[in-house]
Amino acid sequence: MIDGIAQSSYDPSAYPPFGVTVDVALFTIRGNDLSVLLVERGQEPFRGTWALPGGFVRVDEDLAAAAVRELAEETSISGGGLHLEQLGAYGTPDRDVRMRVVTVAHWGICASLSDPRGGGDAAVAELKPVREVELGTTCLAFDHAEIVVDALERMRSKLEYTALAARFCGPRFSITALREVYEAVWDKRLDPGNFQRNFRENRCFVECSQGVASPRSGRGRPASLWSVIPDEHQAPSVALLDRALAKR
Amino acid sequence: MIDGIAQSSYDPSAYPPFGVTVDVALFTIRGNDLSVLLVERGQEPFRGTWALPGGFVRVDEDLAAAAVRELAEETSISGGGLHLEQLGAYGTPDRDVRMRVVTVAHWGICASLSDPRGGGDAAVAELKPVREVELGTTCLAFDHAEIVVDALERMRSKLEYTALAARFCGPRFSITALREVYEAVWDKRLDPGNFQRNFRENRCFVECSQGVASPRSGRGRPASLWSVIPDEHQAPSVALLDRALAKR
DNA sequence: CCCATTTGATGTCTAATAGACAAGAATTAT
DNA sequence: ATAATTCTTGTCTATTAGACATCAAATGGG
Repeated sequence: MIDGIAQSSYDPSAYPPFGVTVDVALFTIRGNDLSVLLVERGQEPFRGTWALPGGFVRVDEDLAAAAVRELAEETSISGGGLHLEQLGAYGTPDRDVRMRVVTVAHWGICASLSDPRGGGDAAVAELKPVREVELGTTCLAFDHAEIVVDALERMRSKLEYTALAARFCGPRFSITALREVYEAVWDKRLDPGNFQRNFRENRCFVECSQGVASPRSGRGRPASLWSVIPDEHQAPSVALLDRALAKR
Repeated sequence: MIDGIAQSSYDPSAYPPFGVTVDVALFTIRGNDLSVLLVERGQEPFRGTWALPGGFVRVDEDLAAAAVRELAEETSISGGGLHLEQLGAYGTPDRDVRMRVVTVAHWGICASLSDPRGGGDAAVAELKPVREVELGTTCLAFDHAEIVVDALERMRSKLEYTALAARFCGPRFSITALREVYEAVWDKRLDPGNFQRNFRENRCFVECSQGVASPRSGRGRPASLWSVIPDEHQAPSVALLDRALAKR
């Protein structure tokens, strides 16, 4: 509905002056920690503070495209196995002192990336354990801490009933590797046997004809490798997470 | 992240000119039909077409507040018992021919309202069965049909694990009335006995000390009345929906 | 080589649960 | 009264989640 103001012959100055930005909470797993990609702000306000990568949407640019572009510009991360979706809009009137800004937040998953490098307005890009953000150990600019918390909740609920967790792994992964993803995201241990049973009931995965993954510790039986059936990442899948765990 | 453009000493004209609006997909149940509140547009573009109630966000106004205000202005529906939450931003560059507009869509639930009356820029306000929107029988302006479908999906997933469905009923309701809500929203029949058992396992509801609801058909045993424990609408609740049904 | 160690894979058991169904309770219409 | 209707309670069974045990396949050390 575009009424009330538009009737004044489309005078742009009659519209409230809004800035529209995108921000991205990109999650990955480093070591055993679920981590989020942050950049250090190079400008006021919040100069030198950690923040989510993001920036202004261009006039002819789709929101999702802007998110992908800003991610590439500020952190040199691009396409590939990257999964991105929208979280929602954050537009409290005073969230930016300079002008009224509504940001469209996104959340995403990517396979463990080697240390990301900065770019553009963000000199430094770094992975921080989400725990630090949740606990307030690492403070973020604007309302970005709130966005990270919301993104985390949205991601968890989506991982419960899709095969998206595999995006944290590479294209080929062992069942144990996928289990470790769930263990990192929920910070809980899962029974390897039950996880294996549930995994095999899924129709989202196919076993690779060849190749094995050697266990990290050196010793131990090698694991078979699996991959996700193309475009089935978001398909409904059998719950891989213990139901009790999902409820915190 | 607000960089790159902001460095030019905050010249508002350096920012791309964005319009920001809110739209609301408000659901209610009329008869046995899950319905959505629509208004008839009084202005171009899409004059005379059905659309979601909504409009421009004011400069100092919160997004949620704007949604509530537009709902009141255009459909005379206000506060009490109303549940509203954000769905997400819709901002395809060409979604409005006049200028670049990002709309922040909301979805909501309210108890069955008597026929709503129009107001402001919307001369007519009406409840339409969502089925008509899903099937394309009723065409909507802009991308509002897409918004309704997304809102429906979001609402369903939220009703599965909260007590929000009770918002479709008044403050006091029978177990059967609540069951009929689920039956309308999913368009499936539920077993009355099992529903009752699951309902009573919930800690979100309390039985009213007095009063009964007489069954609609006249005959039949009267039902006890219940209400939701204040602010427990969104609390996790035992699944009231058959699990098989939830999966479509 | 032989054996302990480690990890992957498979199998078994039990308690809890979902869903189908039956029966009782409380009311109104005829 | 009796039939019809609806709310409510109870029972039964197949399925499932989760705990746990065991087997399989690899490595490293003596």
